[in-house]
Amino acid sequence: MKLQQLKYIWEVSNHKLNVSATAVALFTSQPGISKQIRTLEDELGVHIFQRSGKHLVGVTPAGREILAVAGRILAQAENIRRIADEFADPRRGDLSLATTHTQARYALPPVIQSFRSRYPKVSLHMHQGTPIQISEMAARGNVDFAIATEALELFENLVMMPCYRWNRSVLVPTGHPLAALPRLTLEEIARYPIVTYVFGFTGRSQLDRAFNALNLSPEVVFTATDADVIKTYVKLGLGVGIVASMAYDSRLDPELVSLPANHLFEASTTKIGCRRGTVLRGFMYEFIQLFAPHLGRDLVDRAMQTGSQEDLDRLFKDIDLPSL
Amino acid sequence: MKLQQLKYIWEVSNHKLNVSATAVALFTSQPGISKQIRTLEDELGVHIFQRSGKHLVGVTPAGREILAVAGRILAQAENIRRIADEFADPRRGDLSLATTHTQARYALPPVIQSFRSRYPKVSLHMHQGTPIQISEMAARGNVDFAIATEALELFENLVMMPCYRWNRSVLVPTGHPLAALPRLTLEEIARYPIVTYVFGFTGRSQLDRAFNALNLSPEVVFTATDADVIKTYVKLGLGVGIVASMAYDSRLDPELVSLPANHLFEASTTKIGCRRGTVLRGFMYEFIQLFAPHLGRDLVDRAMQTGSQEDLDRLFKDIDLPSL
DNA sequence: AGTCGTTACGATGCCCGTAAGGATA
DNA sequence: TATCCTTACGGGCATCGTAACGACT
Repeated sequence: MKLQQLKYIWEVSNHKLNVSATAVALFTSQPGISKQIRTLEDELGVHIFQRSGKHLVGVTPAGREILAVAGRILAQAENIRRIADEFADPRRGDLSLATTHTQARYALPPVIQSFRSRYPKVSLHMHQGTPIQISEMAARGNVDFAIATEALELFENLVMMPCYRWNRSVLVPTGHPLAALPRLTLEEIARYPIVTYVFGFTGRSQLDRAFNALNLSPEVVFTATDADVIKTYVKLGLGVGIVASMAYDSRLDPELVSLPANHLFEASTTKIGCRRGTVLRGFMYEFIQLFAPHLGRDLVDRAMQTGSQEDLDRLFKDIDLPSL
Repeated sequence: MKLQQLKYIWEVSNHKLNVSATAVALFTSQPGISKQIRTLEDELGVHIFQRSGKHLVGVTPAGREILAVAGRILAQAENIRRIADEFADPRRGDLSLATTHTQARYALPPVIQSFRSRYPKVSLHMHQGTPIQISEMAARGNVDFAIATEALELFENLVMMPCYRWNRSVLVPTGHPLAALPRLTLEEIARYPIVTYVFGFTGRSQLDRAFNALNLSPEVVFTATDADVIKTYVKLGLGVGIVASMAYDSRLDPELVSLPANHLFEASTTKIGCRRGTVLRGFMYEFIQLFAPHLGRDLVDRAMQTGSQEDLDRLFKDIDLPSL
């Protein structure tokens, strides 16, 4: 048994059982992977993959258990590299994170800036995607951190820590009737066409829930994955925008009026998540704390050592979060 | 990084940093190990071992952390082999256990016998040693199980599960004055020379505690690690024997009288322990349950998943144990 | 017909074991 | 002086990549 063989079966299982595609991703030849997998299966005396003729079509029961352990082994091999890197030079390394447009555009810039000034020799790699993709990348270990508001709870081996709470603002062109109201209500908003996030993004589900609770079904005429696009179409008069409050900047959007809507929607919580069982570099702890000051190193360590979602909830129950 | 390199650093650190001795133990050459360790250190960019000239004299801080992770990786590699073996043939395999003479001679024979009849194709390997040695072997993964009454709690990564409670009997030659007493007391016993276990064996500490509580200091004239030897010298008239009750058999020891001493000493608990994080074969679960019927598979699984001694204590708090 | 995994084969490179060298206790 | 790790070197073996083959969709 060799680490490379474990890596091969792990990667193949994460590439939809397509050995050729895996070979491309790993910059090696397809027969090489095929051979190693077969050698491993011979050594262990069990098949890991189900074959239909010459195609891999599934994972055997034994393979499922073996792959689970192999994943842990590979993660810990990565941990060894990190430990070594940390001792070799604590100020140098890589930090990769996956996040949504909202975070990347509005919440992260100051964090990144001060992180870079403190760790100029750490390379930063930011990936964008849907909350599902983001969580998946973190759960698989493709990135160190996932930062998002939704979908992080879907992966069991993701330790997610609450960072800050935020709410929404209603954006309208200057002179819009809604801006003249003494007090904004959901009923009033629902009378206008809505422009907001695509489902699954940036707390969209909580938004829908608020309207549904009052039996309102506003006409959502346009959805996008990011606030910049949404604002553009609000400016065009397509409808009333509902976006995360941090996406509005009076200097950048002079032709829009922001109406706070904290009283209309339940607040959302943005979380940072990383894979359970990973060793974090020193600068990773600092990055977390720059983003969420209440997440100090010892609290993060305790969170990483929890075994389940329930333990996590218990740990963070009494922590009060900053609000943006 | 290769599994073999991790194995080498792990084994060297477990052989008092003596590469030559490690090479002998692993049936390979000493320069081979040296080379691989150096290659790994080069790849990681940190030293794992401290060198004084050409001698390994210690482990670096980085090495300590790396070795801890390496140990976990190797244990999980072993888990993969076990999973494969289990699927290949659940009825074939190896079961190794380390235990004391007392267990091997008196508690285990019926268990082994019925286990063998159920799993004739499983090879059994029994090691004997002091409780400390036993625990160490299990903690290092040299054996699957440790069975003993003492010292199992000293190793943090050992999951120990209580199996049964037992107490002591006083053995005297027929016609001894103690046998004539209506009720045995510690004071009476203390008037005679004592023959019992060496310290650290088979609940010896609890025995001493009982005498000390009454400010008695009996003269212990002979100690041995096993009851067979103790009984032999009691028969020679060296003194009064105090042994675990299960060590007396009226058919085998007709020239001795057994006086129950349950009311004089606190009961001891024999435990079975295995390394935290190991996958157990199906027949291993059955072995445990043959030895301790209350330890069913799901209870054992829950015990294996505990993270600390306290969790374990909580888990077994309400279980009532059989008494021998 | 195209995609995909297996087999065959030659070359590179790695690992192992023996032998010699140098440092330490 | 004896033990122990490192370096050097040669043989053997595994791995890798190219190319051809066979199977499934």
